[in-house]
Amino acid sequence: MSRRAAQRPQGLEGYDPQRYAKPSVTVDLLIFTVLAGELALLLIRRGVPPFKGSLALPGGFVDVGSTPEDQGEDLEAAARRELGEETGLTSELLDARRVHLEQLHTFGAPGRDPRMRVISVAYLALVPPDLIDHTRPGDDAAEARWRPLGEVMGGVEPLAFDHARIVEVGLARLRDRLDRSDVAACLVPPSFSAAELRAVFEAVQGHPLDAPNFRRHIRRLLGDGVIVPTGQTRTAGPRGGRPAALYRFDPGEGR
Amino acid sequence: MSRRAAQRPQGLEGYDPQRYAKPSVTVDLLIFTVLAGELALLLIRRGVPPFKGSLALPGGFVDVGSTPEDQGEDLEAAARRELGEETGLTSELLDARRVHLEQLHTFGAPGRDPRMRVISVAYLALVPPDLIDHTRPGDDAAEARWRPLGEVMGGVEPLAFDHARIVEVGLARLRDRLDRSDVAACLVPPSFSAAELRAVFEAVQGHPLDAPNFRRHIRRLLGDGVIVPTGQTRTAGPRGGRPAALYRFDPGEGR
DNA sequence: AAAATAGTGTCTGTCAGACAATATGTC
DNA sequence: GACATATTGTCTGACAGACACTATTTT
Repeated sequence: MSRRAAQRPQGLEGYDPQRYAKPSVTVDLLIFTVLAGELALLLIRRGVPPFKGSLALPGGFVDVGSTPEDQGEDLEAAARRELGEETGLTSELLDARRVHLEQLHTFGAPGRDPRMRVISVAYLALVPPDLIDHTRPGDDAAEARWRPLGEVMGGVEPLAFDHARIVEVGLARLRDRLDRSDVAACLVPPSFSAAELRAVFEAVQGHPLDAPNFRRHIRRLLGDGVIVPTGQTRTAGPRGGRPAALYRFDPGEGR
Repeated sequence: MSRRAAQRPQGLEGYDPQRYAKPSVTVDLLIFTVLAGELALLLIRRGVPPFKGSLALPGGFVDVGSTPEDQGEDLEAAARRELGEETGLTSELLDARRVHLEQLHTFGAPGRDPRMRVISVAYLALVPPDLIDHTRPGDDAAEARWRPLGEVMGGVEPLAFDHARIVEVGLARLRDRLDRSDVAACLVPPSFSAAELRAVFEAVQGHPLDAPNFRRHIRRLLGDGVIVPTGQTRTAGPRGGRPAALYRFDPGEGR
């Protein structure tokens, strides 16, 4: 019980911080999309130890600068930068309200990286399927690929570090968000039918939803002005069926 | 756009982490209780610059060890340690399910501490009022005192660093938690009346609640076994009134 | 009896799950 | 017409806000 830290008299006060060891701080990204009606996660394959050859979340160090004047980049900026690198999305697209990015949780257990103490701030990102550039699956050397969540959680290929836990936390957060905010807009193409939006909900929640009841949800979104009809329709089934009305999320007043 | 970090090829791979600057990492604590029917926050007064003399959240450095074998303490362990130091609570009391502790958010904007890059992992803690040792308001030199939230948010005495923002985020989280989990148990004494529990909800939510409707909530908690009647009653008003039945949160099966 | 506090019951509106029924298209 | 899909409507139960009313105690 005689930890170094416990002997200091007071938090940040009266001490030269340079005298104390510092951890490495990284940003890990949990990038979700919906592909073929299934929730999918962007994972890389590690090329170096530890966990060489294992699947892992994309991530990288946070630029913390080197002087009190240049303290580097914000955590969210680091996450956004990594997101751009891994998905190949330009910063304009990332700013265009089509991509959701929020801080998820910070993971910092000792020993989670055997090389050194690493504290990882995990971010949850949602990318609409139409923005995925299938011709450029990875930005750099590492093989970055979309993998169905079922496959990832199946445990066939265990994830590196504590990344399996991060996925769990992220999925729980995503499920919580879906009902309580407009993040679904970041998982559908700009124009979508009720059935397509329902498919997104089903993919995230992992179980089928009653179509008529979900339409009620659509009607409420319409009434609240969250989504608006485009006026167009589209036939879904290969062998016919009534065409579905199309909607889009209201871009809002500001822009 | 030529950040150091952006030039590295890949996240954690293929690099000697020692070559890169590291931030200081601290844990900041948002410790709430309910005092005299009002939500209160434990704050210290800073004794050294920057923000000398200002009110601030208690916090401290995370022990990150010094070798790959000794990587120091977990983030939550650091938070729990600080919590014990600031409140004077023993670790047994902290483990006794009477104190709630959860990670809130990580704040790491460059410049939030003018001296150096500091990344703070904020934790939300809830301490039941009966556990507060009024005879020992502070553990060490710094003046640690409970302050009504209204006073803190009033802006009369601005908080140090970005701590005002942390308080905002924490209050929002607390309000969200109150309805969706049993954290209220950590804001009432072991035995309480319906009116006392209601007062806690009112203090957190910041507006009065309808007493009869809140009783319905109590009945549901009873039905779900979340709380149980103690069998005792207590008279509240100084000039009479019907005595109130007392309840306690069910300690649960496990223990 | 009066005052104060605790507790019950009712009415109303919102929302979700289950599911019957109707509408509109393709083959 | 058969089939597939979209859409509407209905019934029911859970829950919240407003509020009238009853119950039990002290003074």
